[in-house]
Amino acid sequence: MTGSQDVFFPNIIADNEALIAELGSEINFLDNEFRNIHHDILVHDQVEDIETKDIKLLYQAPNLLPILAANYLSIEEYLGPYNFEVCIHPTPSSSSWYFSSSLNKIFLDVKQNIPIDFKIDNRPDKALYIRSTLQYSSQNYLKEPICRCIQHNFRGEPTNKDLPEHVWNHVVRCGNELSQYVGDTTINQKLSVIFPLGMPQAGSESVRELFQFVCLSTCVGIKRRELDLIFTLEDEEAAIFGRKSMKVKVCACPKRDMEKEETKMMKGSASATIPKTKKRKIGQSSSAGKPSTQTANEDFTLYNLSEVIFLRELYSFRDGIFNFNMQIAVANHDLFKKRKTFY
Amino acid sequence: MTGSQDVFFPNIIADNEALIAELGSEINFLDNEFRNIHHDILVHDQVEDIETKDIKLLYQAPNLLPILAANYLSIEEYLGPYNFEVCIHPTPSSSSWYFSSSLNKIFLDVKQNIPIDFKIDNRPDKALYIRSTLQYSSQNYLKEPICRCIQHNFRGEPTNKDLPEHVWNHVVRCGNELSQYVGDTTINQKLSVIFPLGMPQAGSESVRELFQFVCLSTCVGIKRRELDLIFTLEDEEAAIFGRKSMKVKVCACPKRDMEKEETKMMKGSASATIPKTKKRKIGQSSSAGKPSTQTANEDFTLYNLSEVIFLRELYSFRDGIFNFNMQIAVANHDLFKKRKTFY
DNA sequence: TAACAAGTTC
DNA sequence: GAACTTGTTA
Ligand SMILES: [Zn+2]
Ligand SMILES: [Zn+2]
Repeated sequence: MTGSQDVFFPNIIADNEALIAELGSEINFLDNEFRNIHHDILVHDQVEDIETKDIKLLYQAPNLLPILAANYLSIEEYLGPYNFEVCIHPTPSSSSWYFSSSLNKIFLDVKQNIPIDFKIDNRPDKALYIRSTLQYSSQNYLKEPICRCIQHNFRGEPTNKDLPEHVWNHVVRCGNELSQYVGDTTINQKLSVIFPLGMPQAGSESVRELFQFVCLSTCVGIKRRELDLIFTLEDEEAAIFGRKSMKVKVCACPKRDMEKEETKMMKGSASATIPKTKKRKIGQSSSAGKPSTQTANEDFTLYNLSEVIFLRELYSFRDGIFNFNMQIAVANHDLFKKRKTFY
Repeated sequence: MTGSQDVFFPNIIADNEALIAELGSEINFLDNEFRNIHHDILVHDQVEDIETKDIKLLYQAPNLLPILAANYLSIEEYLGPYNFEVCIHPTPSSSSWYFSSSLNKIFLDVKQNIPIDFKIDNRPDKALYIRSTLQYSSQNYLKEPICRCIQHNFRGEPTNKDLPEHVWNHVVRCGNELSQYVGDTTINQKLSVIFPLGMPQAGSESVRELFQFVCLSTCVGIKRRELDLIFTLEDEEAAIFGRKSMKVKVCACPKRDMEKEETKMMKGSASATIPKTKKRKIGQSSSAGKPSTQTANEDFTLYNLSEVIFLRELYSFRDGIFNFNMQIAVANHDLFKKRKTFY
């Protein structure tokens, strides 16, 4: 269960042609046409190791699922009534993902399967869902939807092969077959992927799902900005019953970059003017360096950190899942004034 | 005359609406629409230091100018009957371009004005033009047209502001007001910019033109591949009367990169198994390190190197100057199989 | 201009 | 995985 790349994902509601037809404006048409033309003149010979298949799924009315419309998401830990826990599987020796508990940050390779475990206690009768959303860490970009960069956002992109267009724009993908990709960046909604929380398999306490991140943190869309990955446990009304977040960096050398960041933080705090005595148990920081042998239970405790806050955030609904993929928000910030690569 | 950034360029035949209308297919329409939509949802606040203005020029029938359709261009030096010479102005102390004579390579900053001097003797009565074309150095990509990357190839791109769409796709721009941007990548033609060779100003032997390169060598289009910049002296029939080429790298730190490449070449040749005694006058290699004080004449001698070859290459003509900008040729090569950034 | 950051190559 | 390349930051 390391990082097997043979999972087909993401899997999409395939029956959304009707929806698209409804919403299908000229923009939709042009978008389609453009992509097709673009694709026709592209030569794509790079076969990705990710197999994406056109899996037909039962149709789930989008309004039965919570859809995000809030301006920004809390990143506060919230165990909630069901003791919601998220666990990153301990990193094997050589891996495409590394979690640093001292940084509360996951470093991962682009386009690779990342297994993440979810666990709740006292499961209620009603269906629960887990939403995964990316959000910029900086206050400056908090409200800016995160979507895929323009280079990765067209039909010819191998990772978009056989996928509905509304998925192309999503940076985070989930391998769960019932995943729905929601959010419309044209009306400033954030994108997120939602899947129903299944039952753990026999003998297991948690449910494992595979995730992929299909843009680098350095891509033209994200532009090296820091990211938070936020998992929320929700019901069909989009009420939130749990939350867990961590920082994310999607990069080419996750191990190197994690070690570098940890070293930097360690040094920075050690040589700081005021020796902050905060939560810096740097000794056991990276669960990566040496393949950890701690049990899954021990791993879970990593996340039972913060105080319990009970804020019921009720998101407004939206009944369309199609979104026009081409939006790119270029941040109005000095940071990007000097850059040569981004616009 | 260092690298003044206040030149308006490129200047374009503004009267090409008729042409575009003729050629304007659905593709054209979609292309336009897409770009506009794209632009509308983009927020562009990055004001470039390049001022591009909508300068109206007299219309020149495209078929009066030579248009490239050959598969690939020779990079052989050719002085020709008019003793065609090209001179890179000696680099000032701190500059955005550096020419290495030992490498025959110019290192330059993106989106900066690069002055290049052109000189001929025995000027004939007929009009002469200079064509500037980029071509991949590697045999593997020799026939692949070089165009701008997808990130830089849309209306919202600041460098495309107020410019006709057929120019967006060009990596090389010329400040000459009579410049024409030709070539259609959809039919596998290379892009080039052509300007009529003017008369030297009083007291000068050469004509100076400013050039800009508006994609980095590392952009998603060029993908770090080595480039040749080829200047050809041509008449209205596209017959070639002179040629000069040099390697080009468009990068963020031209000085650093030049010095690094020169050092590398020096070491490589010094420690090589067979100490090649080729043309490696490394002592005076970089005209950059210390601001050279050699005269313009001395500079010209740099380029009078190779044997004279008299190959009259007559290119076929094309009468349209509009091209659909969206073509990107992704090279079918192992080199790109492992990369994370490019498709 | 030097040090850093992060994708690529070997 | 180390070394290199190359855009970014200070
Ligand atoms: Zn991307
Ligand atoms: Zn570019």
